[in-house]
Amino acid sequence: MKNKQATIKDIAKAIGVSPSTVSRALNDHPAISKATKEKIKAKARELRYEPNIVALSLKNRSTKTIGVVIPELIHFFFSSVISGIEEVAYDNGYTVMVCQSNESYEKEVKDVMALLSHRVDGLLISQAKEILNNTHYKEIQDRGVPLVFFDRKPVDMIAPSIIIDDENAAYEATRHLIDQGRKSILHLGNNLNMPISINRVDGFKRALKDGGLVVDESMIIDCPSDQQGISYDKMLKLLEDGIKVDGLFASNDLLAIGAIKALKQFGLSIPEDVAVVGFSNWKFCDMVDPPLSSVDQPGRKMGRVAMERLLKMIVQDEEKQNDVTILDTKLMIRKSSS
Amino acid sequence: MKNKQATIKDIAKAIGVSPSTVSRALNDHPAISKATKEKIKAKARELRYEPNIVALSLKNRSTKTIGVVIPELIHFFFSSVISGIEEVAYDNGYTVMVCQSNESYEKEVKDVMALLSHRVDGLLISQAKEILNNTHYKEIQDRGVPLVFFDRKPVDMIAPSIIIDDENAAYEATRHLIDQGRKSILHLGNNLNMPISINRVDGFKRALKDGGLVVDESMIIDCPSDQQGISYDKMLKLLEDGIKVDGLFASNDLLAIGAIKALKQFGLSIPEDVAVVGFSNWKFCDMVDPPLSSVDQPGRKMGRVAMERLLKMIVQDEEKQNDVTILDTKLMIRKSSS
DNA sequence: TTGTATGCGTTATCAA
DNA sequence: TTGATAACGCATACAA
Repeated sequence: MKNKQATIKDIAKAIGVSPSTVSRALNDHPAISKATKEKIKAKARELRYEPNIVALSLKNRSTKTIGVVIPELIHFFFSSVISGIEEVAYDNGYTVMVCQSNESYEKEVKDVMALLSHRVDGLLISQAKEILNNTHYKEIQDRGVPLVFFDRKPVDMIAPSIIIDDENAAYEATRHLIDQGRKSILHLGNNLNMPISINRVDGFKRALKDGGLVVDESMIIDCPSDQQGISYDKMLKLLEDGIKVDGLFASNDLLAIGAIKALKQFGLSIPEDVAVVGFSNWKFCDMVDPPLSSVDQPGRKMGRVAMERLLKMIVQDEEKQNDVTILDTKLMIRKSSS
Repeated sequence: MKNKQATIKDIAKAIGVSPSTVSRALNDHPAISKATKEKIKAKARELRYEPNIVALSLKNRSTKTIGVVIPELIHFFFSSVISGIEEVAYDNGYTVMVCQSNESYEKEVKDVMALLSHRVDGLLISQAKEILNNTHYKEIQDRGVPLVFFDRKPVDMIAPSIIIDDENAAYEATRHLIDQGRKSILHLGNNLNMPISINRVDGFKRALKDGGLVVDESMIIDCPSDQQGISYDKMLKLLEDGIKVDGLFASNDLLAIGAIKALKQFGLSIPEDVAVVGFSNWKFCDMVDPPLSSVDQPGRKMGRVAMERLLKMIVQDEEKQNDVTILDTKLMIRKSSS
């Protein structure tokens, strides 16, 4: 089972013409007689010739491939982003190499170096939770490879980024709870040392202040992972400790659902006793009981916009920019909070 | 912002030595003096040299890249599979190119051709729902490129495949419902013209027969898409039409959850009035209310095994095989059915 | 209108 | 121990 992919030479030999003629014919070069062009194209079809992109890449110094590094693919949000990226990439003749950092700094660095070795034409990165430094990002830029961040961006890098306004999204979600008359609002955050988490906490606090409520740090809980019902456990513990709560803003939908389970188990009803808002608007939000209010995070769009921004950098060969594109979120109000 | 990636020539020039010497030094060739080797390696680090995999690929006729074609990335199951693939690929020095067919035959063909052009060392494919013919698969094999199918495999192709026993999984799920005393069991299938769906229907029917129940074709409902609460609508319609049902086996978790919503809305309780089992065991299964019984489908493992099988084909350069690896599913029994 | 030579970055082969 | 050369597949400047 050896590799038998036809090359331009095979066609040339088969017809008795030079490889360059074949190349020109296949690329519809004007200075080629119709007769030979036809003959060559026919033979190409016959031999099922497909251009070798590896050779083309070497010649053109462009692989028509872009590299993506994301924390974890199995998160609905990130797989939506990838879908968006792939869509735009495909429409523009690019293919996508996906790597997962698994939230590890070390893996992220290795992924970046591997993608650079593969000579991707550009990189799209969403930073891992574990952040040590930015040297690998600088490395990308030093090599003149276009780089765009999405969703999670490092604080001190000059590079375009596509994000949502986490502070504002959290503000609106919290504000909504306050508007429902809630006064003891809990926030379940996901890894509070991440910039986006910090922004969400900030928005949460600002809403409380604007609503005339006191900020109580003990009402801000860190759920470092969103696996295995951690929010369920934490919520249950809080309830057993006698916490008073009538509103809950969770940093992602899974955390919200875990907490709701604990609340119900404790005999509380949603939304009567506790109004709940999640984050990401997974598609099961309107299928759970009660349907979960959530901040819609436009994953697919983020992917599309990020890829488009990257393409612009690739074709325009522009100088380092620091523009930030902020995508709209939308609070989807469902029964869990109204 | 031009591409400034150092090459072997840059190092050679900087030190005043030939490119081949640099190549040998970097590859720890024995016949190279320690002195020059050190000098070259130092300079390589200084210039942040990274081998150009494109050039290597052309030379070695191997890209160390494998192509994956899946129906849709945003499905939890498929993103799990990709994770597994990526894991094994990474451990073996491979990178992964992911394409989505979006369940379209035409797109699948284009993806395959694009990946062949990229000269991937092998392909992992899960077939789109829309199936017209197998010529593009044959094409892959004709070119001598290793090919492995996972989850969804075409019926008449000689190629290794990694699948689950859909018939048996459905049998067990249905059998479990029967064991709970259920007698009017509904099956919500997802695209009943797909081979895996047919297998699940077969398992469903076999369980009914084994349990002494009559197979009623009107109790087998096709939900061609799992988006937008289609199962909710269909279930509601059935209930309004006065269907009698005390058990439900759904072909995926989202269908199950949509149906549960309709059942509840109709005043029925789960599992008292209707016992429900889903398929895939998404991580929110034990977070919904009531926790949803489901057939656990080992996505990550499927990805790992498929990639391992493909690697074996790549390195061993073996003849066309037709082996089938069947991964174990496990019925996760939760409150929704017991 | 077509052929020849060259180079993209790397390594294997042969020569020195 | 090191250097020159050729080759991987393709496109293109230059020659014919």
